[in-house]
Amino acid sequence: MAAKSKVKILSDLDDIVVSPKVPVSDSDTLTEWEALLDQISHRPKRVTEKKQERSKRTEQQIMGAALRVFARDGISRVRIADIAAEAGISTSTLYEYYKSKEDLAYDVPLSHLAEFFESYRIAVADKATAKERIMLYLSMSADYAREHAEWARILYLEIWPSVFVNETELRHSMNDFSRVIVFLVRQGITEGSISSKCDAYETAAMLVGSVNQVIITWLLYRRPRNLTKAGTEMAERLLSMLEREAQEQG
Amino acid sequence: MAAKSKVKILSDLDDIVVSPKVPVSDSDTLTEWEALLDQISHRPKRVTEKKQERSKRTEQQIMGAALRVFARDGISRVRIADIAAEAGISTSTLYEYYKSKEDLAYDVPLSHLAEFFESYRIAVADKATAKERIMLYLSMSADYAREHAEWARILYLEIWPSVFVNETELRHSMNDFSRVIVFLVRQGITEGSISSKCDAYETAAMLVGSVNQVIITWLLYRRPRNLTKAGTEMAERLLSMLEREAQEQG
DNA sequence: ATATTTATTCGATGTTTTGTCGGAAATAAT
DNA sequence: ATTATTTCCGACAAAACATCGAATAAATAT
Repeated sequence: MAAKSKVKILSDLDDIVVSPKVPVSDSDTLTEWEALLDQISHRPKRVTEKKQERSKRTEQQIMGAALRVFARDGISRVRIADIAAEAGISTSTLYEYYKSKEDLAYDVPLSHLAEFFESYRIAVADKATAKERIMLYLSMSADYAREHAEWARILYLEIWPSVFVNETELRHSMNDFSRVIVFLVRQGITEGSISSKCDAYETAAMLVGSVNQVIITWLLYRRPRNLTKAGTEMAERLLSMLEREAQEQG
Repeated sequence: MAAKSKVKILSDLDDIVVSPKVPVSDSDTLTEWEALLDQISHRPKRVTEKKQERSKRTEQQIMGAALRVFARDGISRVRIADIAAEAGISTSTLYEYYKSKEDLAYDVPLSHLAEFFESYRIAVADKATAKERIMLYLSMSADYAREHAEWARILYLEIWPSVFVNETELRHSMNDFSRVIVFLVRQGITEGSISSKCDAYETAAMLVGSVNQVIITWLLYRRPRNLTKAGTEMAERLLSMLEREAQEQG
């Protein structure tokens, strides 16, 4: 099994995908793969200094309202007052929680992203090969977008390709998304299911780009009808194409 | 040769990709392919009722300023006054040309998009096979993005996946981009270079998504270093993978 | 050439949205 | 019950968006 070597600093993944090298909890006994999963599902969350119970409620109300309103009207058209109204609080209260609309907009995707990584971590536990792991990752991405369409609209249609992500905390989480695929492509190369002739980043771009395109089309036009099926099919197709390519090229 | 049948209404392309069925100039003698190219490079432009020469200049100044400022700071952070200042005119003059920031933002991509389609139309004239045409299309996309990086930042990172594009004129042009690929994938299927087992839209999603991902990564991180090369390689790779797939499946 | 008409620009100003602040209301601690 | 702390909100200030009419420049008619 390829991924059982000891942990090392993931510096070679970090040239594009720069991320702070946080020390891992039980580092010495973890595989690289486990360390990566651990890292992505434990990004430090937004720390709120609020101390009362009702703040938690208010926070959730804001989050829910932001999710609905942003997804419905698009971030740029939404006014702070709209979200406050939807959340049933005053505008000034919202400012107690977020210092600007941009701040709020970038926090929305994070909420579910951590959840996605966590459920992937659990689901992938019994998968060993790169092929299986990639399949699961891509099909889960599509399925998660279908299940959380409002969130997905914000993430895929507004945030992901945004210029600003570069300047926010969110960037790390977005990069995590790609790092997983790059890692697994490398694993696939050592396992022989992916051609070593091609750059790992480019193969990763192909995988992520194709599935994202399917998700984006679904979000915009609800086509294909069944996103989960389409995402899975796309993933299967890509992986068998990659396998054929690897065989052909020895 | 597959594409030499007479023109018909492209209704089957239009379920996802809805577009007004404009009658084509010399319609009866055009192939479907030529008709499509004709259509995409003749989208009705923004009509300006301005009648003096200096308005042309002002218009260009606004366009240039918008391109630079939007690309540098991101649409949402830019104030109308910033663009007016960069263009060397007053804020109120800018409002004589565009009724809002959104209007202006959506007009920026259109300017170059028509140019891209036009240069593709010319370059593709002597290419007959789907494979050649797709190759050219994808590699030209990447190259055009490299050459017009400011424009590309706005288009790929801010406009393309936007929720609003659905509500603007721009939508037609964005859909044109995909229609070309879908058309060519269909041609590839009849020519046998693309598997008929798979849905044309999904194959198109793979092609467009992969190349876009490469472009987006370059725009955000300047990786890969050589975008033209990377785009071409990605296109070649995808097409040979598709060919292998088609052979395998008969 | 000059007057007249039309097109364009811009400063002044109104409107909307964003963001701040101090005190009221609610919660927790004594 | 009283006091201290946390949360919330109305009133206000600042910034950005948008409009309008007067002033300037260009085009046209005389």
